[in-house]
Formats: sequence, C-alpha cells, structure tokens
Amino acid sequence: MPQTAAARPGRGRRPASEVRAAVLTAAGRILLRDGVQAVTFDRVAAEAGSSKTTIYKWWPSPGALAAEAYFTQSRRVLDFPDTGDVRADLIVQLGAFVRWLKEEGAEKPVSELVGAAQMDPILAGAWSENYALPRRELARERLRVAQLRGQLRADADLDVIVDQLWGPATTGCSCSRCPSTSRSSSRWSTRPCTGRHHEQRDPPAQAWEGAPVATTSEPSEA
Amino acid sequence: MPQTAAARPGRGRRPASEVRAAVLTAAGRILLRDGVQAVTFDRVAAEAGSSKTTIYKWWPSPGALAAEAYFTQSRRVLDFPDTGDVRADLIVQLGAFVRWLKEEGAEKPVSELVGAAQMDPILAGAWSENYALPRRELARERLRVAQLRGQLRADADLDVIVDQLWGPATTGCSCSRCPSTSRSSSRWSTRPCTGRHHEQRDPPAQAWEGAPVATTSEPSEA
DNA sequence: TCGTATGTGAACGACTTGTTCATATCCTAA
DNA sequence: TTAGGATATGAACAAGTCGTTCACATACGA
Repeated sequence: MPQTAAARPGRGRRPASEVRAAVLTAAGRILLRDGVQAVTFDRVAAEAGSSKTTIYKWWPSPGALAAEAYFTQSRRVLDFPDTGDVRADLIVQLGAFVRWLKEEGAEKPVSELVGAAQMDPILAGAWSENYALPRRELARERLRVAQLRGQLRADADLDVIVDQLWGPATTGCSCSRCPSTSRSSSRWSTRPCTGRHHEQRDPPAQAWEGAPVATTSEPSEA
Repeated sequence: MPQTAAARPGRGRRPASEVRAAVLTAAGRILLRDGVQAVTFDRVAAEAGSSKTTIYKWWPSPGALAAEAYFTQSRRVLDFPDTGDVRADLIVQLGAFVRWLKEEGAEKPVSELVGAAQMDPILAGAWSENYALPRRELARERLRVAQLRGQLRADADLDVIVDQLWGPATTGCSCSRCPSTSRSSSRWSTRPCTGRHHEQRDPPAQAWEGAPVATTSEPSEA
C-alpha cells in the first residue's frame, strides 16, 4: 500500500478529492499494519491529516471505511485478464488472487474484515454489494464467455464453479486461524473448464464443524 | 439458555461456584440476545449480580468469557450418541448440530464468535483448544470405531470426512451473511460411510471468493 | 470579485475500559 | 465453636474512545 499524502498544517478547506485519497490511503495502511479494529475515525484523521468531522460525514462507520480502503487496494490486483482463452485467464486471475492473499499480506485484513462483518451490518452490506457480488458477477461473465466459445459446458452451474474455484482461498480468509489439515490450493481442480468430466474428484478444502479457528496462523499468533 | 441466578444485594463474598455459574449464564444470555460485542465485563457483572473485579480475575477477556458461555450451552446439545451403528449415530448428531444452529438460534452467536476470533487471539485460542479441536477429535473417534467395525473403509481420510460432513454447516456460520446460492444441507452426502464410492458427487456448499458476507440473513439484517 | 459550500481543529459530553482499595463474607483448621 | 486467611464485593477513580457542535479558513463557481 502506498505512502500517505503529505498533510498540511492548519485550518482551511482542502479539495475533497485530495482529502478522500488521503483518508483511504491512511485507512488502508492502518488496516494492513494494525488490523481492522485500529481503523477508527480519530486515528485515520490523524494519519491522513484530515478532519474527523469530515470523515464522519463521508463514511457511515469505521468498518465501511476500512472495507472501501481494502477495495481500493485490491481492485488493480484482482483484474480479470482477457486473452481469448478463458481457462488460462481464470487460472492467471486465481493465481493472482491467491498470491494477493498469501504472499502480499491481504489474508489477515480480509479475514478481519469478514470477521468484523459478522457483527457490523454496515460493513457486511458494503462488503457484499461493493466487493463480493460484483466480483462474483465478473467471474460469471468470464465463464459465460467460455460457454459461448464452447470452452465450457452450456449447462454448467456457474455459481458452483465460482464457489469451487475461489472458495478454498476465501475459506482460508473467513476461517484463517485453522489447524493445517486438508486445506491446500494444490488440490484444487480446474476440471469443470474442460467440459468433459462430471465428477469432482478433488474436493476443495473447506471449513469444518467447530474448528474454524486456531492459533497456528503466523501473522495472528498471540 | 436458562434464567439467571438470583443476585443478592450488598457486599460480602459468595461461593465461587455460584458466582461462576451466574456469570456464565448471564454471559450466555447476553451473547444470544445482544451479540458478542455486548458481552462486556461491566454488563455481565450487572446481569449476573457479581463483581466486575472478580470477572477480570477469572477470565482473560470478554471474548474468552463469551466463548466459554457458548461452550457451556452447546456441550449438552452436541453430544455424540453411541448405539453401535456409527453411521446412524453421526447422522443423528449432525442433525442435532444443524438444528442447534438453524432452529435453536446458535448460528448468529457462533458466527459472531468466529468473526470476533479473527481479531482476538485469546478468543481464537480458546475456540480452537476448548471447542474446535476437542469436537473434531470426538468425531474422529467415532469414525475410527466405524473403521474397526468395518462400517468405513480403513484407508478413509478422517479429517476430510469430518470437513465434508460438518463443514457446510460451519461454513454457514463463518460466512453466515451470504446470498443464498448453492448452500443447502440437502445436498450433503453420507456416501463415505458406505465405504463403496470413491467419488464425491455432491460437493458440499462452501464459501467463495469475495462473497462471504451479505445482508440476506434475517437475524443480522440492519 | 463575491457569495456559498465545505473541510478544518478545538472543545465538549457521554460512555467504556481497567484498576485500586477497604469491606463483608466464606471456608478451613484447630 | 472460634479464629484467621482467602476472596468476592461495590464504590471510586483515571484514562481513553466515540460522536457531535461550532466558529473559522479556504475552495470553487457564477
């Protein structure tokens, strides 16, 4: 995440676009460095060099601000490429998504955002409407194109395919502190894309009863 | 969850076991009624008729207290029966678990506890060590007995079976605010128990990329 | 150039979190 | 039965957070 915009001292109005960019940048940095609970209007205002009053005006809650900061950061990383070969494109995007989570440090903030959404309806709504559902629709569009090009069976259930392709990585976020048992991206299958096999031989890793959290995840160790 | 123990007025020490029971009962009721964030030492003390000082001594955090209150409530509901037919027993227990979540109101507090665990290492540790891993081990024990009795293939991967049987219900907890797409308990399979089929034809519902939360869940609607 | 809109920082009130301390009761040993 | 030690108790306190108000300083458009 990029460096914060320089805050100028003293009163007086700055252009809204400048303030907005500074606030989102500061919120994103606090989210990554200190976690979703550290994203408060007071702290973001201090770090962005903006007014707390203004932030209260523009965002409904710190959670919504944290979510928007995350969306802003992730948008450029999670683009869907379009080379004409949908299968290859989805593999590239899926790889980018997994790297974004596992290697570029997004897993912790995402799991905290998803976690916080469980008790923050505003954040839950923002997540679903501004991130989750739009991204699902992007994936479905790519799969529809594959169907039109004969690269995917016409009767394939697109939601199930989206779940199966991206679900394991996302389950890792929503249940990130789990014992390392059966979850592994190497076991994921792209078989639906071939349009030939009916059976799902390698079930993707998933959450289980009663064991969604543990302390084996390094970033979150107490 | 049962009624609170009557709080007696005035100073003076009460027996620790009485105080403990009152605190756990109060915490459980606040968790169910008002959510995990309402479980604070002040509120629990007020509702239990106990001293905040004492609660600070006995529990490391409100989250740990909330988790223990939940464990206390769930223990009796989620026992594993033992009739000799492991397959039938697991179906009964799985049904009790799903009813506990969906019909007896446990889904919301569980998803909030799991969500809060994402940013509360103490709660995460308590959840894993005192609830998740012990319950997983209980399930594995039952499956081992099935293997010994020839009711389950000797080479079956017990962790994968546990994930697949209980995972969907638990995924519903960890990602409870999701659009109703492919998740449905009716699609779960008990096929591993027959020891005959290698393929998993009906993949259990699971989380997907970017869409783990939404506002379609009634209890959590803003 | 002027008037309107709005970002600004300080101040404020209400509430929460966590600790301290003297007191009242429980419990165990003699 | 009594006495002493341990501990649950409620009030008080300090520090910090949350959310709002308001007069002021600047941006911006006509």
